[in-house]
Amino acid sequence: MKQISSRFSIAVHILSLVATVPSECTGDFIAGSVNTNPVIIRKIIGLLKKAGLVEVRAGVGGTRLTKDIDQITLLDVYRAVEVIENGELFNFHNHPNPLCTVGRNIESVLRAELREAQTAMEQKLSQVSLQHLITKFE
Amino acid sequence: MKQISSRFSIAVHILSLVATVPSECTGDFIAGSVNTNPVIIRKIIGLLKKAGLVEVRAGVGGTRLTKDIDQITLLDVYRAVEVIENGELFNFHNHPNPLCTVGRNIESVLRAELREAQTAMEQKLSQVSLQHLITKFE
DNA sequence: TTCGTTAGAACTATACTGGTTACAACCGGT
DNA sequence: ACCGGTTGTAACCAGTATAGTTCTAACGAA
Repeated sequence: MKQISSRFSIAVHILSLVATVPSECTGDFIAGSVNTNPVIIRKIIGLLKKAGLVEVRAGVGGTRLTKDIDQITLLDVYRAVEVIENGELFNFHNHPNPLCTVGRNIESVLRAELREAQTAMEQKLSQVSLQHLITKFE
Repeated sequence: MKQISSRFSIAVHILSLVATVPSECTGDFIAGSVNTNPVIIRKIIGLLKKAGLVEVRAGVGGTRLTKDIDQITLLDVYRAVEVIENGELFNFHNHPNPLCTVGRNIESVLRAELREAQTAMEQKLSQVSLQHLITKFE
């Protein structure tokens, strides 16, 4: 199966850098720490900007957080970067046969359970702030 | 982002059918209820068989559960069908720069948190048995 | 104005998904 | 022993997401 894109871990990396090294935080510098192409970084910063997590000064360079580091959670980052259709982690097969008891019921019954599982995961993410992460660095 | 494959929901559908309509449960019949191609069904049944959840009688047709329906959970099905490399839901960017504090620490710190989030989700899945699902059908 | 930077379009290679066709192997019933 | 329905796979396809590259335009401070 496809894992959740590394965009997420890169985004967290970017925000951690911006939080701990606010000066010198150009796309190229970040790309050097993440060890990837600057364009990848710019794309992800674009998503973070769209989500209102960072401000970017075009031209002169530099990215700033728009919130305190204890106000940004992993869930914020996840939502900013993992743009899933209507936010559903689990996919469903389409149009099961309505003439069959299982086909008629499976979607609504299963979807409710999977929604709970997804929510459990997201709640865990919402409990971890950027601050929490950064203080664990050595 | 890529959602978790509909293989999962199809697998649950298959098992629900096998549990509720044990006779007549050929690949073609199941495909008719799921509304897809029989080969898709056979492939997924192959995964379920590999995981020890079902027995299949080749040639004459028919699939049987190997456990009671209250002994099969959504997590069992998920694990059987969503074959992720070493079971990690979240992907990581490779080789962050070890010369940078963030690059050096991000992976281990973040991975621990994401592992917890994943575990929270899987635990929810493990609390839902096939029996639980089936009794909700109308 | 110039230079480093951000913004983003366009393109590539790779891989997964869901699906199809085709064919071999299986096995109970006649 | 054959037949017919079934399972088990291989091979292939179109569509799409990922991660990455190259290139160009626009921005803005010195």
